Amino acid sequence: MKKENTKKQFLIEALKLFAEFGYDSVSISQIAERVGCSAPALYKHYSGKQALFDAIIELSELSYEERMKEIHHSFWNNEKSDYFLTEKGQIEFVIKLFNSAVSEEYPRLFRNFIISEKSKNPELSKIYNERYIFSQYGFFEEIIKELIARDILNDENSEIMAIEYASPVALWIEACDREPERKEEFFKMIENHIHHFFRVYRKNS
Amino acid sequence: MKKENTKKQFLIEALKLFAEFGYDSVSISQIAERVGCSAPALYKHYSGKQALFDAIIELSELSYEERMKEIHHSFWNNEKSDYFLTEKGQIEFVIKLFNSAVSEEYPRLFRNFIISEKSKNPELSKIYNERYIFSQYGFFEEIIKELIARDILNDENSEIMAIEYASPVALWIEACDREPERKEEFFKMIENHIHHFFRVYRKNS
DNA sequence: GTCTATATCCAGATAGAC
DNA sequence: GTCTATCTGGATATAGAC
Repeated sequence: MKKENTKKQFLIEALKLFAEFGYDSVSISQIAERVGCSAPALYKHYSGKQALFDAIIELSELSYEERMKEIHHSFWNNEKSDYFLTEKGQIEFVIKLFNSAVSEEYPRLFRNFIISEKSKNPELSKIYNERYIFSQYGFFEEIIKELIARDILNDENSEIMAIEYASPVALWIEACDREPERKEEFFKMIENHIHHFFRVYRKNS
Repeated sequence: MKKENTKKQFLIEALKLFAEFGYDSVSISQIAERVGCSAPALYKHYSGKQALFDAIIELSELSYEERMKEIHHSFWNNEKSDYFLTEKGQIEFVIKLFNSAVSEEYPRLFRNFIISEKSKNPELSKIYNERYIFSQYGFFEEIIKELIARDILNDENSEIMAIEYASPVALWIEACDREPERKEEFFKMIENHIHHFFRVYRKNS
């Protein structure tokens, strides 16, 4: 019982410390101290510090996929789906998405871990761009296509519209990771941005 | 003669290594090796590793201000200024700006240094957001105001227009720092983005 | 101003008692 | 499975010769 717990605790505390200070700046003793045991205990669960690093990457993959599924579901299979396809609903949905991205512990930790450890594993750079930029464009393009299909927005190039819609949000998530105390300011900016977007593209036939 | 040279070389090589691997991952011996002398030589020029870090931050401030002045000048006091205030000119100007940001050595190094050392100095987080996000909005808002004044673009909210105009570019600079091999792809995206922006906002009276 | 030699410290990792 | 004790390597930094 306790063995599995310790193994997971090592992973979690390592993730927290690596995300904040970076892999090389964190010692095994520091991690062990937070877990509440001694450094050599690590080696009963992982072959070394590097194995801890690899385990975090693997966990981040699972965590990301699960989160994306949830977000997709919460948008498309929700009693509020029709509401979400209005200006007001979009403002609410995107601000909720933004807030959970910057406020929930694990999404924030994985994002900071991946962005800060790119020199240890160049693959992480590609993962970051794919997850936090390009796949966001895909997600929002679907929404915009539906808004066009419903005659709510003008039938412009949905790919570019998605880029213009999602880019500020993606940028502000990174900015809010650096300055979390400005969160409310970013909420307001998102609201203005979406309001403006709908005003420019709204179908008035 | 040689003393000043060595001092500057230490700074430059430290910046390169810190930007790529992070402060804690780089040893003084590594820096000294690149400079072409032994580690203790550092202490004749700087009081220690931390002093090197501080000197880089100070230099980055000077470098940034000089660069911003040059960019401002190259836009507003240029024989091509009128041309830059057209769709085609904007595409050329912004792509040139993007290309120099991601391709020139020192802007890239300072950006990566500042973004990666935020845990060593929390002030760097604010500096990053101010320099690479918020001041960009200000710069492009001036351009958009001029485009509106010249009756080239519709008189919409210039602040939000600047946010929508500049955010993708700022985001793609970060993305291109992570995947420089995709540079040409980002050029094309910028072209499409600006073309679309002008089509949506162009005054057709 | 740069070197070699060295002091001091702390990291990751292993051995062996319990 | 966790501990204490320990090995080994490499880090920052200093001392003192040239």
